[in-house]
Amino acid sequence: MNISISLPDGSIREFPSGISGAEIASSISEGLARVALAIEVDGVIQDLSRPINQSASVKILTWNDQGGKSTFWHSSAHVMAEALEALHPGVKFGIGPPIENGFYYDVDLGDRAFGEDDLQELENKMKELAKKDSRYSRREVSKDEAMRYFTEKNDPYKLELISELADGTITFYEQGNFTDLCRGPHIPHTGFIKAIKLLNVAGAYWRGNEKNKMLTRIYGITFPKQKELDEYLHMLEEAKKRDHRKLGKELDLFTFSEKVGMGLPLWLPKGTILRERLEQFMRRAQVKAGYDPVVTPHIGSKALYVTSGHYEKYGKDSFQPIHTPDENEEFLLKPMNCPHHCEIYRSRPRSYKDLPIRLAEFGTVYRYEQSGELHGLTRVRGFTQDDAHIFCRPDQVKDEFIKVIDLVLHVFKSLGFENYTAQVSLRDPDNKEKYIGADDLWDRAEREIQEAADERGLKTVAVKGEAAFYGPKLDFMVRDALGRSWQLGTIQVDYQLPQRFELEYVGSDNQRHRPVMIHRAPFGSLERFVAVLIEHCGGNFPLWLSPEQITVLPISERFNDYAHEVLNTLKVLDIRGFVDARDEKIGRKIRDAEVKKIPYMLIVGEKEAAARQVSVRQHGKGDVGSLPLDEFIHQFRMAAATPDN
RNA sequence: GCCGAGAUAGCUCAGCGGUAGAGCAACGGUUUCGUAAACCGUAGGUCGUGGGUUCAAAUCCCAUUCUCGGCUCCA
Repeated sequence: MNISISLPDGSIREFPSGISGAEIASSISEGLARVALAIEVDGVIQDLSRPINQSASVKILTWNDQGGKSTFWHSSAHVMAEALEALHPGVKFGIGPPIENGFYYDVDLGDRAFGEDDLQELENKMKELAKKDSRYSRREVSKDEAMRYFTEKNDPYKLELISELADGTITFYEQGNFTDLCRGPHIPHTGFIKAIKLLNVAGAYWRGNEKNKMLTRIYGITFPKQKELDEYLHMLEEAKKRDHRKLGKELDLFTFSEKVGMGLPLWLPKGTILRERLEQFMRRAQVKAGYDPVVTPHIGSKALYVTSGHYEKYGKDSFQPIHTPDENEEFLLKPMNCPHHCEIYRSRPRSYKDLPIRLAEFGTVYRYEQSGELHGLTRVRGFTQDDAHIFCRPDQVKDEFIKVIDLVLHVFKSLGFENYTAQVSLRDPDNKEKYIGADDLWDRAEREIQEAADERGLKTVAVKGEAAFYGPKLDFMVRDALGRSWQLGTIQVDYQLPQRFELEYVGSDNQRHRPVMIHRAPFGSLERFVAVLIEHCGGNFPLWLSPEQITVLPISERFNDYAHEVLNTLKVLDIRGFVDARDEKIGRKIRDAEVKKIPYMLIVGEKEAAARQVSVRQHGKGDVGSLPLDEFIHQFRMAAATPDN
């Protein structure tokens, strides 16, 4: 009996039933067969060796396919497990999946500490095992047999996994001396794995639960060619150069002090300029969008947060209350601005005609993040949100939400963020006690967010369990230089706080109604935004943000006067810069300015002073020629304009 | 908070039981220079902090603070 196999190019071929993926690959070309790693059959990836018994559309997967890569890495995790077992008999295995770049395996090594030194040994063992070209063989086993095998092996983690599987769906994979509970699929044999690098060791809770035992997680990556590994490692090195913590130090943007306290950034003068430029940009955009700026204090009485519900939720894990001579008085450092803004709303009666009211504040807040969580500027304990709260009628929610999306997109576009993902963060339906508020309000808010995003044509990913405890969110996620994802902009619909604060407005029916609240922060926080911006542009900021836009470089001491004259002319026009009057040769001054990533270098000597010109050199581009100072100013101001609001 | 790694001059790092080192930066001098590093010299550290072992500790041990990689968390 024959079956029809349709290939990605649209062609359909007849094969006898039971043909394997490997055989199909061979029939297409020997070259393809040599690099084939797995096969996708009607969208499901499986081993090349498995027979195909019915007509299907298939795709042979190679290293160039994401599915091929993940199969390759998954198989590599098994080689690592085999090596671990060879070196450390009795090791117990958790799970070992492929990830975006490489793979890991969670293992329990008992009391034995596994450090960086052990990695090299393990890596060598893996190379040795990979060279054996061991085939991966798949075997279907009964639940009983599976339980027996791992009981004998004394691996409680695998037993736990098996206990949750249905009989008849369990498969083992075996290569060399290693057998693992595994759904597969795998590559044909270990010989494909030519280049191996174990990257790091970390702790990870079994099944991601803090209450479970912590296992040792070993991360690695493998490639079919050594050259590709070398390129990958080089890429990692390059990415590290963009790390905002490194550039923040090199460019004098921010620092931390053990004495001030961990996670509390100190903004240096240059970083402050950057930050203030961004603030001004946002202020203008918000004025245009109908926001009213407000200012509120950095502390609030405990009662404020009891009302908001934040005290109950975070009180014991936060900075503790500030006490006063009056022992009945307690204040909290504000961890968010919403309660203060609610009180502003409440300060007088509101009419439906007043709505929406949009209160905006660059509010500095303090949150006691777990010590191990702190990370440069992206996760800190004191930070400033570009916060605003929109109080509107229920019928205005969607429209307001869409306006906020437009504002966020405007910000991202102005700063060149193109690779963001829009995530609709929903409640975890299996864990409702984490959240406050009635089901129907949640359903409504979740629906409205999705509708607003759809209406603006946003491609969204819905993620359950990521909502705030009081409502669902639309989050804009951007990756840092090393591929870690951070949340920047956020928009949240909230039906809870208006209720808790008993916010009201008088409708056209002369009845009292409850407004809806939208929390939003397009940057998220200035700290995190600056961090991601630094990595995004590698420290080469857009001209309008650059802390130092120009530097004037006199050829020798004799032209210092003219250099200062040039600088003064520029300063009057709010152009930021300085004269490098050091007793150094021009080559040196240029080098230093290039290293500091200053966008424009104005070189002045005999000729320039005589003709009132400047010789312009652009960062990364080199000499772009001389021109009259007036002409330079004109061109510069065009180039340095703040993005149009 | 948990697992692992680390902390030496302003910065980047070497030294890993026998009286603290380099490069760059800083400071002084020479030089006055045309598009990515002039030359000579000087100064700078109780080796994160506190204990312990030792004739002797940057080096070994314990504790602690902070940093880094993950995990958990993220109002």
